[in-house]
Amino acid sequence: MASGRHQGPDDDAGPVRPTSRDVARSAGVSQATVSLVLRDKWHGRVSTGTAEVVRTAARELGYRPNLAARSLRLGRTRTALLVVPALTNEFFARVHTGAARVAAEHDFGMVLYPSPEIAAPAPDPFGSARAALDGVIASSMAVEALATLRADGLPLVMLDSDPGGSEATVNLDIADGMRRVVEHLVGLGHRRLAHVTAAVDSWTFHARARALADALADTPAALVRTERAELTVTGGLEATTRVLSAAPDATALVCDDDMLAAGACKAVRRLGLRVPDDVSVTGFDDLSLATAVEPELTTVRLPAEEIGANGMRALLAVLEERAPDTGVLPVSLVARGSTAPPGPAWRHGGAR
Amino acid sequence: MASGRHQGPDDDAGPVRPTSRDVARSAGVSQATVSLVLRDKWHGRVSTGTAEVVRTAARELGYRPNLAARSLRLGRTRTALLVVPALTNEFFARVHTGAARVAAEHDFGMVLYPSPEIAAPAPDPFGSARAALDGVIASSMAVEALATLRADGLPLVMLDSDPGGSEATVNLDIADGMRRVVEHLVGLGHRRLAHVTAAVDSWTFHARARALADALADTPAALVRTERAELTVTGGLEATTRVLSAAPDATALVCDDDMLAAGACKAVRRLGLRVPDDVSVTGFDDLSLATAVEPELTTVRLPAEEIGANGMRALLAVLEERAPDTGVLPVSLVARGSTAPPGPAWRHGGAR
DNA sequence: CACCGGGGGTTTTACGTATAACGGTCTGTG
DNA sequence: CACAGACCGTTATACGTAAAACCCCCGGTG
Repeated sequence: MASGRHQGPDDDAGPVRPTSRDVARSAGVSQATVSLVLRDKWHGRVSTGTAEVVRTAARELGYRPNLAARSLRLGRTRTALLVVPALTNEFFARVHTGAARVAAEHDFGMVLYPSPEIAAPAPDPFGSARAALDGVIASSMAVEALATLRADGLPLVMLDSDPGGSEATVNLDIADGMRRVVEHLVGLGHRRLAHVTAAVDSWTFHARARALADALADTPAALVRTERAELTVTGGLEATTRVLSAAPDATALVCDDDMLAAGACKAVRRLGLRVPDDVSVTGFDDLSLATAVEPELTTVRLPAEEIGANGMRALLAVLEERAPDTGVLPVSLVARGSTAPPGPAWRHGGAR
Repeated sequence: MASGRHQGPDDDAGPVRPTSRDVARSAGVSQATVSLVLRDKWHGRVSTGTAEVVRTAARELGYRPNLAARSLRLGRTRTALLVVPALTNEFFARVHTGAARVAAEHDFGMVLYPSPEIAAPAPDPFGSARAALDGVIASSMAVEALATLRADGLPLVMLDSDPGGSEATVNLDIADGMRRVVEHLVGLGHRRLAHVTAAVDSWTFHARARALADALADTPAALVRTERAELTVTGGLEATTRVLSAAPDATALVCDDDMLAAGACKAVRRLGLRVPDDVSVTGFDDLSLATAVEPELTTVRLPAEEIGANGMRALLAVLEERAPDTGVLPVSLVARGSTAPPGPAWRHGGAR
């Protein structure tokens, strides 16, 4: 005997969950039959009548399969890990939303690791969760932390970055976005741009810097200054203050992110100048913040939910040994009030 | 014979995970001993030397316990469900951060359900995840969706709301926050306030409305208008436009959320007025948005991470049959540029 | 009439872990 | 010297599911 149950004198009022065996007993069949019927694998092996009896019994008992037992049996957990820097960044919250939606559609679970602790890689950054995963979706981040996951043989899908060795990557057309920003500003007449870049060691920000340089190469405009900023509004404010003191002749500020752009606008005004009349400002990501500030930000809209959704789809494909769809997602420019032609002072070539 | 493995000709290069039995073989002991040693339950039952041998073997093989098997054995999953409206709302992203941190500290997993689908309750809102949970933490939301969880006997901790019947609640001192807002505004000289409330059927917003009314009762000021707004910047803008056309004599707008407040500021300016010179505006939550807009928002700072953390702590307490700590978390007023004494036009009692 | 095939199930086993129950081998003691 | 405990383990079992292997009965066929 010696039941494995740990409870003393029936201390919990909670109703004991029915098992497939309970359903079997109630339906007058064997447990195996219940398993077959409830997973729709019974065609030609169980009569229609019996199947119906089983389904009814399951419904009446409120049966739900025990996922732990199923996972143990199958060796798969139907759970994916999503690794993103921080959900308080709206972009990643939206990535999560997209991934979660697709996961739910496929009856997949999702565990989330916001990664402050990953920046300082612990011996085992992902704790015990590692053992219960089928795959990983990660945005650009500390690669060595991912190595411990890879060592477990977990399939990995990278979002908007490519450290090499991942099963699939889902990318945003960052280069195109930056090109559109440059075209927009140059088209308005700007010739001296400054770049406020995020001081985050992340693939996407490197890509933005490279794309900005590349895009400018074909134009009459030039990059007169670059400053690194902490990825917050305040960081943008401080970096922009440095930019405008080092390069007061810049007429447009290209910011790597909307938060930085919001900070840039504040800095500009603090110096007694106006946006966009004296200095134009562009953002990136099209966060809700972009339309909360005034003037509203000209920015690049990134399909955040879609990259999350596509990442999850790609992971599911890999797990089912299908070819993942690793297309590059298009982005678009959203022109709003923070950009305008350079101010009159500049039209006459004068100094401010 | 007849292995349960589903693989044909060894189709996966993935290294097979070592089990506790592999560790046992390698260490020259039984599987039971491995289990005892690795969970630190061996004192007085296994010699120090053997324990060390086991630990070494486990480390060398890279052993990690199979969580599915453990869950099956124990009947517990060490996984909690967090139900929040949407992570794109920074407040809930922060709640999540706090809860996730505490969960990680206790080797607990966390699954997340952003709940658009909960608003329209599906037959089984939580999908198959239900079966693999030890408990639930939920913010104020559609109560009938939670009922299906409760039917499974899952412990429930409510955040900043109390539908009754939950094992614990962790609350914010909303009333105190609103009282401070009123004191602040009345202290500045405001007498006619308007309320921009969120059109979301949520405990916290009802609480804010009630608290505003209560706080005003003791003062010479009055509520001249209330408008409901969709919980977005645009929603705040529209509602505020309605407020100011219906009650042009309001000198201060109390908004239920920083996003609404940001929209309110835009609406005020669109009417050719200034914040705070002509109209003061207050927010709620102290999102990062509050310092991104200009003027920066006077708002109520809510300890978002802490309520998440305390919620998780309370759930863990309930699961361990300890008494949960269900204190009310204090909030604070952050006075910034969006509030000031009423403009000169009002000081002389004139109409604008 | 012996035999086959197949429809409609059942029996059995394995997944990896935790733990109750059991069992040897010493050492010291009455 | 027999025997009680410590001490240090081992053996056996159960958790709930999936699925391979088996089994029985019945109608048709050579």
